Amino acid sequence: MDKKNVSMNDVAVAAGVSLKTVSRVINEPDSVRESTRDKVHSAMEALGFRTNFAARSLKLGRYGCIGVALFHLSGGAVDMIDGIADAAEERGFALTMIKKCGGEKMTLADAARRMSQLPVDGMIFNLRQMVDDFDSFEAPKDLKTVIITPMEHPTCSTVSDDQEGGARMACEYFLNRGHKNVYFVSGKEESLSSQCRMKGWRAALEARGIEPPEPLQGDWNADSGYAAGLVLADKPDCTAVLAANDCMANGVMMALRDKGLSVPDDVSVIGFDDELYKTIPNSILTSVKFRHRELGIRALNEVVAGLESPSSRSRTLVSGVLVERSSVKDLRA
Amino acid sequence: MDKKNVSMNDVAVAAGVSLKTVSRVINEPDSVRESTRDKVHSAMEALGFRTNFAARSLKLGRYGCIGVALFHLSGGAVDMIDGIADAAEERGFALTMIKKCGGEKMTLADAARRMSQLPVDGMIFNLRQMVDDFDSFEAPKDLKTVIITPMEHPTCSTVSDDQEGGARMACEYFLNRGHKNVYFVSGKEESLSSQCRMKGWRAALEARGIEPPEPLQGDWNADSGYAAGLVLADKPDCTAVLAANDCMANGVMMALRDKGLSVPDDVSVIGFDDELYKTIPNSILTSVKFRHRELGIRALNEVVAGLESPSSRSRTLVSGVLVERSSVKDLRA
DNA sequence: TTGCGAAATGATAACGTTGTCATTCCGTTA
DNA sequence: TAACGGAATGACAACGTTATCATTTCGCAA
Repeated sequence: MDKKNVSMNDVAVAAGVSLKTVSRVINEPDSVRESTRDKVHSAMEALGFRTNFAARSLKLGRYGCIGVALFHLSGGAVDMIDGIADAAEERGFALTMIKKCGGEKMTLADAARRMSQLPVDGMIFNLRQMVDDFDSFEAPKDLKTVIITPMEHPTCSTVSDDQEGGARMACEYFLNRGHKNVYFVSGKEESLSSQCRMKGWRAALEARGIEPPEPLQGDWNADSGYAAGLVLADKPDCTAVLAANDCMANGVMMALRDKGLSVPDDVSVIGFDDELYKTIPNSILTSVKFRHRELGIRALNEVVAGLESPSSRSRTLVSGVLVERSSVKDLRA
Repeated sequence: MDKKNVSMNDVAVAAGVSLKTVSRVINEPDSVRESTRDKVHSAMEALGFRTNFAARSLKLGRYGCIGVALFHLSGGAVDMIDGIADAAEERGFALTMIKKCGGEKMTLADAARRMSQLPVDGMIFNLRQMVDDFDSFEAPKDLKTVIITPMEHPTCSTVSDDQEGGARMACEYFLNRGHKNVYFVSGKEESLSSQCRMKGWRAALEARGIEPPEPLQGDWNADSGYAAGLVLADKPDCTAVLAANDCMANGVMMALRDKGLSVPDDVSVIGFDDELYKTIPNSILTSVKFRHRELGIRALNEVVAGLESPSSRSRTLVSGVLVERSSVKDLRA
């Protein structure tokens, strides 16, 4: 009985006006007389009319949607998505998401191809690991593309946390307080975050002419931090440890304690992400916090800003913040 | 110089074939001769043709997209989104996401209205708090709608973790091991998860004729658990504590220890979400884990299954799993 | 060669909007 | 009353696909 789709034409007929008038009621209501507007509104109501997205965007030549390719979903991703979604909402865009996941090797080109068949005016790639075609990738010329990644890209705009800067900041915090060296516990090897944090740590030490000690390999979880802590506890010159995340930092601290060492009196520790307080009461861990939400907002704004000039290119770094607690001892005191 | 959009017509002209043949090359390649196919493919390549989503879906009458309204983004959300995204990918759908967030009161009706103007064949509402129009809401008749919520809905399909069952399971685990009572530490008051977990705890006790003690109010974070733990440590009859999440459970355990009590020898503890092991080395906490990823998969499958019959209605509960560690003592031994 | 049937291709009409331009309406002024 | 002008409305084409149905092409048997 019900016609499947109610079109503007159906509404027009029901209201006794022309197709174009219905269109006007929707898009420029002020240009139509109030009495007419009411007729049309009641007709729409009665028929259950909803504007057809496909027809509208076909005519308009744009969708009002920004594509987001997730690739890999990790911890901070919720906040980032939250930021992207909020910023999109604010600017009147919806998000079109794909994941392009799976065991097979994934490439930017594949993601771009898939994306460009979907309703998107621009796109954001959330890239947290390396991909084969990173450097050779070229985005569609008419589709603004922003990549969330710590690496620089030859042609696309990129947005990233300043992971390297955050690590440097943490190291300098140690060094400025009289520590002569800083040990490092890394995250999973393939993670770009971990790599960047390590790079920043190295750079900060070398800038002061300090030879960086061999980093300890972790896997983000507390147990790997604990293992690293047991090793570090035996190194007499170890007064400062930078762990690539809070969970491992906590593992390190527990190991040190189990070995009879005190934090911060014997060894100082800094982590990343500032999330330990959620899990540990009265947490003392000083930590470098990245503003993932802000990151998402910036990425989305960058896309929207570039919609008109997709070939423009920029690089945005969102700085981290050092959240001070009491896990670092000032040796100069 | 470049024409903004390359259409199938342009390709057809370039390849010296008809429009329809180009269409066939894309949609039913076997029905066109190989030599023709090659001509068309080269023309597409040369011109940089990409099929126009709007035109395609206008003609087909469907989008190949499932809408996801996030409302509120919380912890387990990443895994759920991950599940939704993977299941969508597998079935050839993309996701259209909006957040419908913000300080203002949000309603299902608003979300549905916004959604139905977007490219969606069906939709998923991720509802973790109560909304005013929950019971009165009616989904568009032609758009399959699935709500992720622990509450039953009069007309829409719903999918949920079995939070109540999980809590009951944990309680019975205590009771079956000789505990005479179970104390409860809740999460934030407005959270439906917390409410359901509390309900399950109550039900399990009452089923055995035990009067549930006054629940302790927490806020999901460790500090609130710690505060609750200090209170519980003074109750001589408290041998078992169920905390609404792992972070608070950890807070409880730390407080008990600080008060000279041992877990599990003096007091047994169970948490929710099984995530403490990430942060605490050698974690002993037994915990009820919900399969958020599975939840997302089910929700998506439910939508897709109902695309043809949007008015069908079902209720899916995804059971939790009790991950046993050593934080519960068997009093019968 | 011719004729035939199947395979390959093409002409044309939709799908439901918005933009362009023409037309009608209505109140105001001469 | 007639003429005017701006506001309100309408007719029609276009956006880029896919579906229907007609037409052409081709290989093969007669």
